[in-house]
Parts: sequence; C-alpha cells; structure tokens
Amino acid sequence: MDKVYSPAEIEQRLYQRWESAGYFVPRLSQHSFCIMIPPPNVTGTLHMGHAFQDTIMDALTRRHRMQGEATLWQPGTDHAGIATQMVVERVLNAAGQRRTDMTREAFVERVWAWKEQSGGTIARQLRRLGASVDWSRERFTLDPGLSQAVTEAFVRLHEQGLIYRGERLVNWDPVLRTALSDLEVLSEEEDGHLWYVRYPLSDAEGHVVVATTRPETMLGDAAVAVNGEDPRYRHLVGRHVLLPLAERTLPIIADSYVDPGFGSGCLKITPAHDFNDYAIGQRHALPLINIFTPEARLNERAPERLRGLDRFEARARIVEELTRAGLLERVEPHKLMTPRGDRSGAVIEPYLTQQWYVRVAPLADAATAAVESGRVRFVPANWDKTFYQWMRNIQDWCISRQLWWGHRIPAWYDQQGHIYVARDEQAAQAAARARHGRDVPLQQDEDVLDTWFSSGLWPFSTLGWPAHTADLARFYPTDVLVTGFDIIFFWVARMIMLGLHFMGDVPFREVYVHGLIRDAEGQKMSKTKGNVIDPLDIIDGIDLPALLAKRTSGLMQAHLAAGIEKATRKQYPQGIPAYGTDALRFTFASLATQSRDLRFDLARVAGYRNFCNKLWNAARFVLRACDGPSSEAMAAGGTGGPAPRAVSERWIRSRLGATIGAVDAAFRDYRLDFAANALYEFTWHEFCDWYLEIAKPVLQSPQAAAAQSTRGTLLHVLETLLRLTHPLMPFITEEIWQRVAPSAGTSGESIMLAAWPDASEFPTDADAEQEMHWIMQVVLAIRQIRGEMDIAPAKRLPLLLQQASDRDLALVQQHLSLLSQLAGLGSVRALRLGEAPPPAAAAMVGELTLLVPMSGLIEPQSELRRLERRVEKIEQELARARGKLANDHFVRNAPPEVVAQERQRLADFERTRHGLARHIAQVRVLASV
RNA sequence: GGGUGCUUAGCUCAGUUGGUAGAGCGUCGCCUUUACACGGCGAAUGUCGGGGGUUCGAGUCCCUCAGCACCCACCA
Repeated sequence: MDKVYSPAEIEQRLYQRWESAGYFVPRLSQHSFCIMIPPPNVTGTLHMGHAFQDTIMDALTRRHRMQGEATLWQPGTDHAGIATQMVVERVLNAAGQRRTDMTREAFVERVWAWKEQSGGTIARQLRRLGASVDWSRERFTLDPGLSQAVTEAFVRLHEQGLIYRGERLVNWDPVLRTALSDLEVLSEEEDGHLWYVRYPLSDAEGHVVVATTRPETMLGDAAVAVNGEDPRYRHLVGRHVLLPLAERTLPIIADSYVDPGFGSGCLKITPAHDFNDYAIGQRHALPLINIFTPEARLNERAPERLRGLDRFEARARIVEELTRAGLLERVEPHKLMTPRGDRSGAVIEPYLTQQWYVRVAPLADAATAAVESGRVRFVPANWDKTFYQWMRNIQDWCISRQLWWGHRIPAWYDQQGHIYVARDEQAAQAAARARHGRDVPLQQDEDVLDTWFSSGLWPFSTLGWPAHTADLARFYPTDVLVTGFDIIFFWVARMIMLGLHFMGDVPFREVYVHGLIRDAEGQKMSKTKGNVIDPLDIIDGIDLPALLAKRTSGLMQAHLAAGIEKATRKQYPQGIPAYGTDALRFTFASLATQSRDLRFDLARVAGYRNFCNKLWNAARFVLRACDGPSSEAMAAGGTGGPAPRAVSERWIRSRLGATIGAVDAAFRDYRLDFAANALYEFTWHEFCDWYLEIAKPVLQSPQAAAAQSTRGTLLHVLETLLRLTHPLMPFITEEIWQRVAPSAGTSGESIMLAAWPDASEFPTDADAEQEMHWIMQVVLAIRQIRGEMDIAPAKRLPLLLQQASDRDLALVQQHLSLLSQLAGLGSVRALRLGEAPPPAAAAMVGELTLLVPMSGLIEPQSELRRLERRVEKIEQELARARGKLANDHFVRNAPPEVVAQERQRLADFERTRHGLARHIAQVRVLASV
C-alpha cells in the first residue's frame, strides 16, 4: 500500500467492478427497500445540490443493501419540457435558426438529438459519485412506457371528471408563448408607478379618477368600480363614464372588493387582463375584452394607431396621449409585485385562453389526510406545516403547455370542435364514429403536458404502471423520498396526490427534506454569480485556467465575466486539488444537518481527505502488524479467541459497539452529520490516537499470546469499522476491505454485500471503559506537563506517585509499560510513607498526585504560572458548585441524583484544589529563591 | 397580510427528555516518535442576538424586541 491514499487509482476500477458484477440489482429478500431518484433534467449536468442529495440516497441504499434487504435505488432522468426546449432553442438561435422556421417534428428530432448527446453526462457523474443505482432499470420520462403511463393517467382523470378543459385567465408567458402553472410564476417587488387617470362622466360634467399600475390595459376596461359604502362615489353607481382613447362607455359599478383607502378609491376593471378584475367581471357579468396578441402586443381591439405595439411601448404611448389630452392627473412612484416566468424571466400576462386543468381539491384532501394521519411522514417534521398551508389554498392545476417538447395531450378534435380524450387515435376515432356515424377527420391537441405531470407519476410509472408488475408489488410504496424543500409543491405534493389516486397508497412513507447547498459565503450557487463548482472538479481536481474557462464561458450576460474571473482567481489561486469521491461524500454527510442553508467550504473537504488518508494509513499499520503466516490464528483471536483480552482490547471493542449504535441511530433519524461525526471521532481519536498507539508495544512484546490477541482485535475492529463506514465512503472502504477481510476471517466478493455491523457483537464493557479512562487521565496529565513545559517528546520523564490508593498502585503496576510508552516515562515510583517529594511539577488524577521532578527540566516560575492558571479555573467551578449546594431550594427540589452528583463534583474540585495549593506553596518557595 | 426558519469560539456548524457549553477548520507553542507532516503532542478562545418570565437550575421551555433568510398571498 502506498503511503498516501490516491483515490484516482481505485475509484473507477471499483465502480466498474461493482456495476458489471450486478451488485446494484436488488437481490431476493423478504424485506425490500426502495428509493426513487428525483430525476434530473436529462440535458443538464449534476450540480453540488444533486451530488449532495445523491450521496444521501446512496448512503441509505448501501446500508439497507448490507442489511440484506432487496434494495432498489431507481435511476432516471426527466425531459424537463420548458427548460430543455429553451436550451435547444438557444442553440438554434446561436446558429441563426429559429424554432418557428422548422416543423414541429424536425424540432423535436433536434431535441432528441441533443438529449442523446448530453444525456450521458448525468450517468457519468452518478457513476463517479459511486451511486449504486440499478442501471438496468434506468428510465426517462419520455420513454414509451412512461409515456403510456402519462396517457393512461390523463385519460382516467378525464373520465373521472378530474381533468377538464376550460377558458379562463391563465398565467401567460408572452416570450415563451405558453401558459404556466401558478408555481412557475415568481412574484418580486419592483419599482413602478401609479398613474391617476381621469375618466370623464358620459352624461354630465366632471370625471372620476382611477389609479392604475398598468395604464395600457385600459383599452380592455369593462367598468369602473367603487366601494358601495364610499360616500364620495356612492351616488355615481349606475352612471357611466367615457373610456378615454377608446370610443366606449363603461358602467360604474359597486363592489366590496374596492378599498376606498387605496389610490383614488376608483378601480378600473379589466376582466381579460387581471385576475381580480376577472372575478369582479364574473360577478357583474362584464364582457371580457382581450386587447393583446399572444406576444402581448396590442391587437385589433385597440385603436388602429396603437395596434401592434408591445405592451410596454403601448404603455408609454398611452400615458403620453393621456397627458396630451389633459386626462392624466398625476403619477406616483409605486412598488408593486411583478409576476415573472421562472424560466424566461418575462413579465407574466393574465391572458384568456383554452387550457387543460386538473381539478385538485379532491386529490388534495386525500393527500392532506395522508400526511395528517402519518402515512407520509416529513423529516424534519415541521415541513408538514408548509405542505398543509399550500394544500389548503391550492388552485386547479393548469397542465397544458404550448410547447413542442413533452407528452402530447391525448385529446382529439373534430371539425365541430368536439373533444375526444382517448388512449390513442384509433380510440378517439372510434368515439368520433359513434357520434357522427362515420369516420371524420380528427386533429390532435397541439399542446403538451406540464413536465411535473409525468414527474408526479414517477414512483409508480418507473415500476411498470399501469401494468400490475411484480416490481410494483415489491417496491411500492417506496420507503423514503430524499428531496429539497424547493420542490415540495412542484413534485412531492403531486406525487402524493397522484400516488394515492392511482395506486391507492402513498408513494413513499417518509420524505427526508434536506437543506440547499450554498457556497462558502452563503450565496446560492449559480452560473451568473460564477460560484458554481462541478462536483467532479472536486473529485478530480481542476487547474485555475480550466476553472476560469468553465465559469466564464457560455454566460448569458458576458459583462459578468471579468468580475467572476477576479473572484475565482482570488478564491482558488491554485485551482482545486483532487480530493476524491469519498472525501466529497463524507463532507456532504457532515453537512446534512437540519439547517435549510448549507454552506459548502472546500476546507472541509480537505479535512475529510485527510481523514481518508488517516484511515488508509491505519489500515497500512494494521496490515503490516498482522502480516505473516499465522493469519488464521489471528482471525481466531478476533472472533472470540482463547486468551483473556487486555483492557485496551475490551475498551476499543466497547467503543466500537457504541459507535455502531450511534451510526445506526443517526441513519434512522436521517442525521448523517451525526453518523459522520461518530465515525470520524471513533476512527481518528479512539482507534488511531489511542488503540494503535497502545497496540504498538504489545505487538513487539515477547508475549506471543498478547500480541496475537492484539492482532486479532486490530483486524476485527478495522474490518468492522470499514463496513460501518462503507455507506458514506464506499471506495476507500472497499479497497481496504479487500485486503483486510481475508486476514480478519471474513470472506465475500465485496464489502457492498457484506453484513452491516451488529452492535450487539460489541457490548458495552463498563469496567474496561473505566479502567481505560484512568489510564488516559494519567497519560494526558503527564503530556500536559510536558507540552506546557516544552519538554522534548523524546525525553523520558521520571514519575513519582503521591497518595496513591491501592487501586492506583495496582493499575500502575499492571499498565506500567503502557503508561511508560504513552506518556514517555523513564521510571515510575511511589513515594514512601513520609518521604519528602523533590521539587516537581504536579498534576492530579482523582486522589492521586502525579509528580514530575523538575531537576533542571522545568522552571519553577513557569510551573507556578501553570498551576495558578489551573487553580483559577477550579476556583470558578468550586464557587459554582458551592453556590448551588448552599442554595436550599436546589438541595430540596432537585432530583437526589443531581444533588449527589453535585456534591461529588464539589468534593473532587476541593481535593484537586487542595493538592494543587500545597504544590503551589512549595513551588513558590523555589521560585522566590 | 399569512407562514416557516435562523442568530452558540476568529470562520462553518452540532448541542437529542432543562442538570459541568462541544467539533471541524483556523490560530499559537513543541516535535523528522519506525501507519500517517493529508502527521503527533500540548495550549488559547464563548455575556449561547437583547430584555423579561417559568424553574432549585435555561443555549434548551414561554413572552417580547432586534437583525437576517426563505415560502405563500388577487390591493388596483
């Protein structure tokens, strides 16, 4: 084994072996475990958030697989309608072409070609991350099977009256020229204006003033509304005004929606271009006057001179004309919430169109009930509140999109406009024939479905639905969904609704909601911010020029490049070193706290890369120590051999058991940060820092049985630790395990298929832990003196024991060589009764006083300072403990064991202080000489 | 307007039913100790955002204020 762990050499080799050996395919077992991957966009690449999420899922999957369950992690990708279509259109535009220049079929072909070209990236990335997904079941939302599921779901929902087609206002993206669902619209506060416009009364002198943020829509006004209670305007209700710039009169109506306190108290009503106005228009039977084309230009309903103007040009023109006509009373600056499309960024227009909708209310009720009753459990639990809040106010879901890339809606129209929703064209034709008595020409709906419609079926469509497959029976409901809170509404809620509806059961029993990965400064990672890191660049490393090129090329806003380059040069002057997959994965695990924002800092990856190296070298040590012909004897020692085990062996086994328990609990609670910490702590600070050091002299000792027993323990503990660590760090654990397992008496093709560690095999050994605690206290106390006095580590120190109890003496006797080795002692001797101690540095362990004679090594002054610092601390603790025990209320009300514990603490502190005080007095005399 | 979080060491964060405030990174000493310098040993560092309350006892529970972040929502 090399001195330094080199992930690059082993990771890809091991993954290929796992994959080709079929280890990712679920085995047969009574119990099953299943996770569905949230399918990423097929044309995208995995970012840090994906890598984080995939690490979590892989860790869960690997642990369950080791527990012997039939484990499936289902992979796949999403066609991501709008996002993908936009990407391909951008490519076309760059080549001087436009989507509208080609046929739909030609365009869709281009998208498929793009998908084939880029589709392998995600799979490649997943493999590099070590994701143990079952590639043989990989799915894509536009696969024939999944498309059939989409059609089936649509047709059934339609038959059940849960899908309908209707004409109403939708969120219209005039740039993409498609409808969007409510969720795809993001509102943000922007600076705007409030224009106060005079609408003259039609039958008398005077006018009313309406306040509007969108003067251009006045051409579509159908009324002016006032609050019926408003004394200023009450008398005008029923009269009419003349709509400026248009040759129309509008009624003045009363509606309680109008807030007399806002603006002028008069509201222009434009039912075809505002959601509120639409509702008011419905109440008052007002006409819908659509003044826009799908591109949001003024249409033929506008006066001729304004036709064809873009909505923002139209606004300027109309304000200008109103000003010229003296109808603009004033303009105020005004902050308003502007709705924008989440993909295009275009200002969304409420627009009157025919669209398909899912009637959500009945589905939402069932979904809410499923969460309330605990059939679906959110982790952390409080996400259910977010879920409920959305579910309570849910509106019908607009599922049709005026795009070309996606699942074509299974609806056909005859020339009279009758609709035939059917599983295929033949079935539609049959329905048409039934109506008309003959075949008639049918035209399929041009629209496609919202991407999230097919994603919503993912937990069962991937398993073969609508067929009744064995996989469905085996894996549905799945066990856990691992996802970010950003798609609870888009995806989680819809899977629950559709799963309950079509499968009659929840799609997953638990939803583990993790935080979102941000950069080291807490900024969201994005291309425009230039702070994106490709997970593979952390694994393989990347030099600065390549990193700069990646971050500054293909920017939508080229002017950002300079700033990004500067920041990148500053942050990564040397580029990024190669850290390997396991270090990255362990970092992700350690980040998996319950916080919402998770800051990703490369310094942590470096720390865990070091941890990998630590584990690697510990293994190197163990293998070297156990190298030899008698490996069978060692194995026997490891699995309950004959010799009574040394206390250190009993201790490390007990600690391992505790660690297994902690890791098990952490996995059950989805606290991978706890799991990572427990593994780190045990591996580094117990196994390496203490046990390996303890083992060294034993291995050299002439007592063959003790050495042999130690070898067995080293192997057994390491082998178990590797299995325990494998879900988080699959590669390094496999690489080491392959070398360690045979000597440890374990066999198997792969650690992946080895049994998950059993804590009961390593029960708590309280005696051993206590005894080791004493040893460690003594060692630490002497090391502290050495460290604080700057005594060279190689210098062997004499140690005198004062006031040693029988137990102390027995322990010293028993562990003399151990103590000498760990603390660097030259000699150890107990003071005789009445023997005057020489000038010495002192430390206390319980009642025992440890003395290290100064004899030229230690300056009395510095020892004095050291002792005084310690006493000061103890005095503080003493004061607190005394105060507590002096408090009558505490002694009377606190539980007896707490009071007893406090008394014990007080006694310990007093003894220690007393001992130290005595030495201070002595040292002070020396110091003053 | 409604809702949800967050505020603990220089930085990033843990802190499980209230009972001695922790880790990693960084910092400062000493060390080429035969697994590891991607290392070893030792050290320093906190008004747990402010205020109030409950309690024998509060980082933890309640109230309140401040700051930050996010989500939902139809005030023109």
